[in-house]
Amino acid sequence: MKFEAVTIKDIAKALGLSTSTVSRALRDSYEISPATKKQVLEYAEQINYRPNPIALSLKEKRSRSIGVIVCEIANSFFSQAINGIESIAYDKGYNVIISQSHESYEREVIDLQYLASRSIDGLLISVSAETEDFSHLKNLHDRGFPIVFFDRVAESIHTHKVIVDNFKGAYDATKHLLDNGHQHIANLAGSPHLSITKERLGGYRKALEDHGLIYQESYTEFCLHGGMLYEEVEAALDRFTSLKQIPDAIVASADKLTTNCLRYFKSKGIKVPEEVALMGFSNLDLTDLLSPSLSVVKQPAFEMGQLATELLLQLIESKRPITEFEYKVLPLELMIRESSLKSK
Amino acid sequence: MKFEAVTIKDIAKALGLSTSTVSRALRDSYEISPATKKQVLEYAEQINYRPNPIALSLKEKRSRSIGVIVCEIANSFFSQAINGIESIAYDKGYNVIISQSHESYEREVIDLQYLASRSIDGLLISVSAETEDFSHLKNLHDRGFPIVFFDRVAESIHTHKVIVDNFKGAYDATKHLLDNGHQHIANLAGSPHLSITKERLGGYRKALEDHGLIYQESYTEFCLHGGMLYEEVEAALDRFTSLKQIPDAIVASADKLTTNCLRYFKSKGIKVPEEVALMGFSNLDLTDLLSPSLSVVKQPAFEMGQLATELLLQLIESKRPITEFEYKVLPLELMIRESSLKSK
DNA sequence: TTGTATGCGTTATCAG
DNA sequence: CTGATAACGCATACAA
Repeated sequence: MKFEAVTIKDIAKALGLSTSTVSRALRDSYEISPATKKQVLEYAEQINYRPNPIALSLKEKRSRSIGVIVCEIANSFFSQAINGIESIAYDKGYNVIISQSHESYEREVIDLQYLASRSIDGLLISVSAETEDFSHLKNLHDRGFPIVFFDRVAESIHTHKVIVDNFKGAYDATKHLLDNGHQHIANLAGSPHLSITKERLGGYRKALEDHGLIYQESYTEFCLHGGMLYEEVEAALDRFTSLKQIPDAIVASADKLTTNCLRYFKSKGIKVPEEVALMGFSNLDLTDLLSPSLSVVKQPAFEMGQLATELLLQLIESKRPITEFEYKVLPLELMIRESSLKSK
Repeated sequence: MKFEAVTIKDIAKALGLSTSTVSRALRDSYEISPATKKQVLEYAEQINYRPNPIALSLKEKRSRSIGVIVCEIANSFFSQAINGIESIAYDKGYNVIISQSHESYEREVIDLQYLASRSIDGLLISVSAETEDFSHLKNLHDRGFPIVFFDRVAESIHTHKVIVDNFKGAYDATKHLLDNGHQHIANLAGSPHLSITKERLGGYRKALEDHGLIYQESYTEFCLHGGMLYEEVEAALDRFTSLKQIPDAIVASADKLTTNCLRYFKSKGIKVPEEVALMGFSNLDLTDLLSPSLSVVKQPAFEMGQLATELLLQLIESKRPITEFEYKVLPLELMIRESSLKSK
């Protein structure tokens, strides 16, 4: 037995009507007699008729679904963002199709092709850590395809963007460490290609300079995979600990960097925050369990997802071309926990 | 400027050919002259032609996409499972559409309707904690719609199912605690409606009985939301600690139950494992950080996702009806860490 | 108030 | 080798 769906034709045949009459009755058109309407509606209900969304898509040249490309869904920040995306999309009757780039440029391009060949009406994307060349997105955008960036953006593409105030987040985190007397603060950074990495690096650097310290390159280590691989974090921290002046504090500027940093210190028997202070970006709701005294910078992931989706749907459904693109910068939350710093 | 895609018609017009010729040339049909073929292919490449998957879907009566319904994607087990699902789907050229039930029966029914109205070719589902009535799934299945259950299954529906050996997992976890001298082992259980809860409860009970202990109802507490709400875990543990004989060990039978259990003990200042031993089901790759001495039961989430997807695609693509349904039971891994138990 | 014809993009079936 | 036509399910302009 094969799954066969009921169509308007089936209803028309059964009731001795034309398909157009049935179609109109189902859409509650004013030009159909109440009697016919009732008859059609009841029969449709009875045989559990559902309109075929694919046929509708073909006709209306829209699929009522949006694509999402993120690096990983098994990442608390992105899964929270996706929750936000879904909440809005669901309300407005849109489907969400999620693709993962796994931080690979090549995979991102493939995902994009896959999605963009007209089965989606618009795209939400947070680019992969590897992506330096944005022409795949630029092409699409130039042809009028609605794209909204969130979190990791392509500066060169002129469209809606939603980010958090990465500069301020890193600035505040660094300042917090400085205010507590740390003088040798290292920056464990993500992929150097990413907008967020540059912004966070900027905030870190500015905080140092505002405090009268000079920025040293050897105190910043980049992780090309954003900390996804423990090995890259390990290598970076090994380099920090081999410096003449070992850092007494670290700013870890991404979720995985923070947790892998903790893992490193645990494996080396280095106590946080007694021996080294740590402030990390993290959206895990477990940070208090991980290390009760760990302070973190928390991103409004859910809200970012919601906002980005609202902007995208606006783009999709707007009749007139949009001339002004939003560049929303959301504030992020510094969650300071007591005793997160070694006592001086 | 509105996004307008190129179609076969555009190619045909530009080249002075018929659409059928173009279509055949693109599909590399043997009945097209090499010259025409070359011309079409080159032009298609040049204007970046992509076939419209929606038109194909309408024609072929299949969307090449599968639906997935899980409670939450912001849950390590499910996000790992989805990774497994995607890896297979991607290989076979299928799209994955994910919906979340948020553990709500009502939402599950809505999601299902939304997905099933012929925009997906098959469904992978892990039912919500609230779901007791499976008629929404049964109806669909009876009409020949391909469904595969994973993790949380509906026993009453005869189709492929992929689960882990929950009975053995709970048995082994309980036995481990017993072998280490614990006599008063409580069971922090998930929703009583779920298959996994019943299976795990069975394993827990059997281990006690094999060890000559009797199962006591007061030592098992159910959490209707599977531990998603801290309050329910708190209430359950409050009840345990108010018993005459306070448990000296706990088996937590789900991810969120385990972490919320740890959170409870931390807030109460109760030391794990010194004051109370804990063994939990958990797929977090951070459990070693959460509590270095915490032993956990780890589920092969990725593999479950893969296997379930393979079975589903087989179901979708099989020409003949399948008479024998697989009921795969995967082994799970007990990750014992030293000093995870209080010394006797 | 209802029916007929057309088109959305594609492929399969028939003709030439 | 290539072209015209029908069909997938639906909505709608046009007829009646």
